[in-house]
Amino acid sequence: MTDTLSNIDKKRGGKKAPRFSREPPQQRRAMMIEAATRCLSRGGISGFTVDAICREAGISRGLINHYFDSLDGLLVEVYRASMYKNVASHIQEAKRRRAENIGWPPELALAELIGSNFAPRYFNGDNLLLWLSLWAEIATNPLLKAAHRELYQAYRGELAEDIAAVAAARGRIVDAPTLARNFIALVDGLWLEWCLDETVLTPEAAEAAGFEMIEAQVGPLR
Amino acid sequence: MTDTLSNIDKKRGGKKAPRFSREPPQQRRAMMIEAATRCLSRGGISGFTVDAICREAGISRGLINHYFDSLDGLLVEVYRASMYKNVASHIQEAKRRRAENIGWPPELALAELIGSNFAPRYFNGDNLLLWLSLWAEIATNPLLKAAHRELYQAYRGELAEDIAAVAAARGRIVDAPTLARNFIALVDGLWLEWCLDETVLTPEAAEAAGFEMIEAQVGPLR
DNA sequence: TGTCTTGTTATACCTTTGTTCAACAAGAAC
DNA sequence: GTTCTTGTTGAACAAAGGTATAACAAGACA
Repeated sequence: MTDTLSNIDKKRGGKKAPRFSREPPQQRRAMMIEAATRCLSRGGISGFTVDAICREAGISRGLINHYFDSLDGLLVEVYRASMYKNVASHIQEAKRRRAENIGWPPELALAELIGSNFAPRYFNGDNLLLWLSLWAEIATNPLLKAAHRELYQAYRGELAEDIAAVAAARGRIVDAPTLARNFIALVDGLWLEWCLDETVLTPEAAEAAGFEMIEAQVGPLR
Repeated sequence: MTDTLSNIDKKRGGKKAPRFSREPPQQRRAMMIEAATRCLSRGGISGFTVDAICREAGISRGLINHYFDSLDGLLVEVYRASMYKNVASHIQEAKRRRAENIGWPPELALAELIGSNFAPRYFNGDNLLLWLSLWAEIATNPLLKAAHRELYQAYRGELAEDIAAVAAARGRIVDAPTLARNFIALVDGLWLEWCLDETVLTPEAAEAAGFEMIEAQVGPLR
């Protein structure tokens, strides 16, 4: 295909088009991480190969080892980016909302935080293979395990704070950290079941189940 | 190592030990499936190679393609065996218990079925890589997806029946199928969280969360 | 003991994998 | 236009992958 293109270019008589473009390192790295992420969610760890990724990114094979220690190093970056996209940004958003909305009813903040887990942005089936692969990597790689622990802990803490705020405002005694942890487990479990068999539930049913678990302890939120 | 052994045998002066033993096909297949399962749970799909499996099983490389269509065919058999071990046998046991214990308090049957999910036999961290790999295979292979759907549906049905029996005996209105589905999701989610970060909960805490979810709707079971 | 069947081995084969590196050229600087 | 820097290419390489198959030998049978 490359040959065809360059032949056409030569026959055009004009200056031949550049065979490649130089990109700022940061931008090139981001491009490659995105392409690698697509490969991982498409074919799992078996689809995460130098050939596939370079083809997806439209670059030559040598670039992966130029920008990353190794293919495994790229996988770690894919983990970081995915984790940020799905968890860290979640936390930041919750923090921002709470800081901005001081004085607002805590029920609103909590309901929004709960509901956001079932928004199509998070609760979708496109990334099953991606996360199965990343979890396997977490189980194997101690560095990733530590990062995972830290991020999930932060998210659990955020959720627990919002739960505790509602419970306090309503004079209820609630084990907020435990409830937050169980809620997250339920969300992950529902998402997993949905991905493996989409006939067993709908995102709406999942959201209902999630609210039900919290509301059973702190009372109605909607 | 093989050389050393056979040399020793020769020097012993007696008849040399057989270089291999012939096994009945059914038994040999079972041995290979077990070895392959160990490889998968140890190293994930990357550890599922002809070399590793044959080394684990103590056989030569040619035998996999002799007994299975391909390495992927062996993976399907690993799936079947694991699924049977973790789900199908679960269902059979529940069925048997219910058939044998006609007239027994349904609370006992339900409590036992719930608790069995958190028994070390099921709720243990050794099989994370195994199940992550199998789930990835389910997502990819339509035949496995259908098998998965069927087996999980049977298990959900079993659980829902036991829940409905308790609810009926107590005059409570409960959406048993939905509750069963949410419970299974919670169990899977808790197990996954525990595997990825064992500091976040204990099997006892998981069991408590599981009972809590059911008991919130049908009343105390213990 | 000798023969036969067939489960098992071991090798050869080709493909795909990740990595390296010398040569190349895009694009900024002058 | 010319020079220089360096991002990028693409071929070469060894290692590891799955599969096919001819040779072997274990164990049953006579």
